[in-house]
Amino acid sequence: MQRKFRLTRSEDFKRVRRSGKSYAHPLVVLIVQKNDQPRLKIGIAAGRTVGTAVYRNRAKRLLREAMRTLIPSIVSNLDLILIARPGLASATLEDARQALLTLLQRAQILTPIHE
RNA sequence: CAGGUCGGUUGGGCGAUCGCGGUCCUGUGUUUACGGGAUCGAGGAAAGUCCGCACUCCAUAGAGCACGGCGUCGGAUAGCACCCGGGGCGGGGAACCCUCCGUGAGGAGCUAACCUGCCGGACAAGGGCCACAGAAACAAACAGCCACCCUUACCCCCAUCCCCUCUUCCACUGGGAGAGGGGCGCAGGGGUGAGGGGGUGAUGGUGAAAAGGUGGUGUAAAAGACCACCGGCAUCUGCAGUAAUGUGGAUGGCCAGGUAACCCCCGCCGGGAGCAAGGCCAAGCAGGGACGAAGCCGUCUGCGGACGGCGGGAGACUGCUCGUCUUCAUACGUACCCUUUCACACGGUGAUUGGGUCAGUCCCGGGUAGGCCGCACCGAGCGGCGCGGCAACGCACCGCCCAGAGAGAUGAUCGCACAGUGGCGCUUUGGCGUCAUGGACAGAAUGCGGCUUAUAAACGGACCUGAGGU
RNA sequence: GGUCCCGUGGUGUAGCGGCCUAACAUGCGGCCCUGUCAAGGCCGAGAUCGCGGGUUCGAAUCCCGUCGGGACCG
Repeated sequence: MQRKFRLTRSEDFKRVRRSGKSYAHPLVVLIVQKNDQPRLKIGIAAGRTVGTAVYRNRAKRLLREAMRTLIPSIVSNLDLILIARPGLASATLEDARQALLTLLQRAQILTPIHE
């Protein structure tokens, strides 16, 4: 997942987390917020409850890799935040992809072709 | 060969596909953006933050106080408390041998290499504390022992005196002398006890610790009071060593507890904060400053106003004028802000004095967020090799430029070999085959040095002990 | 990046280097009380003082290291 899809500004994180709509899964939490600009921005977070730095990094890598293949099938003009949960560090890539897929379907932000 | 100890290196390999980040070159494109190529892309601990620096800002005449840290010697270093090499005192440390215990299996001790803790001052700066036990916890007292002196009590001996008996003499109711026995018992002598003065210094025991230990001399009783040996200390001194120190010699007196990881004293070191340090920047805001006006006419009108012209204010363009352009305009009040004085129903109200503000333009201008730099590095740099040194480390030569940062890039899948683990089969018990499983601890964020902690496995060394062979 | 605090029965806390073989409350178990429960009374169990070293005659306490948890500042 390239940097241009990344949500970076601290201000944006606060805005999305405050007023976005969240969907939970045992492995990951998704927060969705509409954006004015016609592009997709995704932020990824892993708190201290996930584990040490090694496990936090692994969780974020899994989320990025799983999200990379899903980006073309997501509606634009959205800001997303993915928050890792403790079980994610020991999960496989396929687990993460399935978790994201169910969350995106529940949030109904997949493009109609992929529905 | 067996056992033990120590430190070193690596810390998963190769290939394919998909994917991520930095730098450089480059293509399309007005920028954003979309590509292509090359190259680089976590660690020995990146961790903990226990120390020491670099660097930056702030503060700063000099010195001191307070506070904190350190404290054997020498070395290394930019610097360091934990680095290197030594010294002293302790603790640990396998097997064999040896010693002890045990009927025995065995256990304990001794011990090599080695590991490890501590290191100024408690013999004079001072204070505090040392539970329980004990007479007493540091300075004397109490109990105890004792020649001597004083007082006193008792016992023994006993002069003299008194009584009785016997012998003998005389001048004979008596007297003298002598012997024996008994009684009171002074002075005196001896002994015992008590009290006081004085001497003595650690015993029986207590305790972690009680004023060196053993043996003797000595004494009223004792004690290093004296002697011999041993142990420690101080002073002087020989030798070895840079030194700490070691090892001898002489002399001296036993000066008299522990605790400074209690306060403290001595010596040395330390100004404070930290890359979110700190520097720069576009725009905007808070704030500050300068200049600062004036309306008139026409058209439309839903009568609020809108538009146009002339004139006016501020600014820009310019060296100046002209000119052009941008922009603003009437709200001046019983308004608002500050202020002086006075009154009252006094956190306020009213009156009053003086000053300022009002449209707009221009200039100065923060802090935070944002962007750029710091910051990806020619450096206490990395890798070789050589020399010096026991080593830490230093020097010389050659080669290299080697991650970066931002909400934070190293991942995923597959295959092949390599160890490891487990199952099954074969087997000469060493291994072979096959199938599964499966790769430690852990992720840079300004950089560096040391320390500490976590760590599967592999490789290769050094030293010591024992046994056997040559 | 920096600073600080806390680890003691199941839980929450006390605890001058020696009365610590560790106290209090609550919880737990047993008995009494009551027709029964609660409350109350009596008795009892329950602690390697996070871990490892050291100083000291003696450590929960002092020092060092380490592990875990937490708070704060920019």
